[in-house]
Amino acid sequence: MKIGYVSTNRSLCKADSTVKLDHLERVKGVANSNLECLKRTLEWNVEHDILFFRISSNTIPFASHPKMTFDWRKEMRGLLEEVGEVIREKSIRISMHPGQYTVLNSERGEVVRSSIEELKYHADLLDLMGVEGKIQIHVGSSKGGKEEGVRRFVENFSLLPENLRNRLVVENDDRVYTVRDCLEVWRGTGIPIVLDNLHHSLNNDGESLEEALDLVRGTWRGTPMMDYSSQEPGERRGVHASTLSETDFRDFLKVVKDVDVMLEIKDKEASALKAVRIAKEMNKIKSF
DNA sequence: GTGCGTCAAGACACA
DNA sequence: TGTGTCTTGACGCAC
Repeated sequence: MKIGYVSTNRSLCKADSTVKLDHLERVKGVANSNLECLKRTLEWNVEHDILFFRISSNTIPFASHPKMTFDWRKEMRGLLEEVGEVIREKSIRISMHPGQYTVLNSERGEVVRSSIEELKYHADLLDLMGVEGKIQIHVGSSKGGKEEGVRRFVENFSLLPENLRNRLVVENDDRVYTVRDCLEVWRGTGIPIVLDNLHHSLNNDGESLEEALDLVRGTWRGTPMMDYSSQEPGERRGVHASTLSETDFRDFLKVVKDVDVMLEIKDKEASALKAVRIAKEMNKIKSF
């Protein structure tokens, strides 16, 4: 089992800085600083037995934007290779997660086109690093019903270049598409399913978490990825916890096995350190 | 150094 | 048709 966290290490440096659109001239500097920080973060993570990481979509801000003129694929190549070397050498598992505006199955052609450009940026970034790594998105729109939404997803998936199709994975969401709906996507595309425990608790077809994990396991060739978070007490439903609840996480680890776990918790590396300690205590990962 | 108005983008519920 | 919410800050200007 590998444990990871999202985007940036708050105690180290910022790997997810961005700029505003009218300051695109700053992108090069920010991208450079993000990648330097990403490298430091990955090295820090390895020292702390954190071997799973979600790279920020902001790494190269506005990379897929039509106004972008900076040739990041060329200019950042050297640094991307350096980061990739760390990832390969230390066998770090990598994911990325484009935001809510990436809607592959939108009814609107221009939204689909810009979504594909955004996905290509993610795939190219990982290609240039020379690493494996999955790009995780939600099914998206449910206009016309879920069946229709899945149909559009499968149809648009076939438009994607191969280097992207091989990296795409789909995640159950907290409002519309359940794990079983994602299985329909898998049947049409063959892409694996990332199970999110909090979304599953809010939106499911009656399966326990353990049953849901059994369902998605068959969509992966190797170890499945899972997203883990817990509900922030007293907050609106779906709000991620500010820090890891040790009790909740122990209960979670009692149920799951043979998965890699991405923590979606606001205090990031602080919770990851706690999670690694707990997982070691429960013999879910070996101590070094 | 701090406060706060604003930020690229989609989808959907609701008035 | 317009507005608010999701989510979640963080940029960056004004002071």
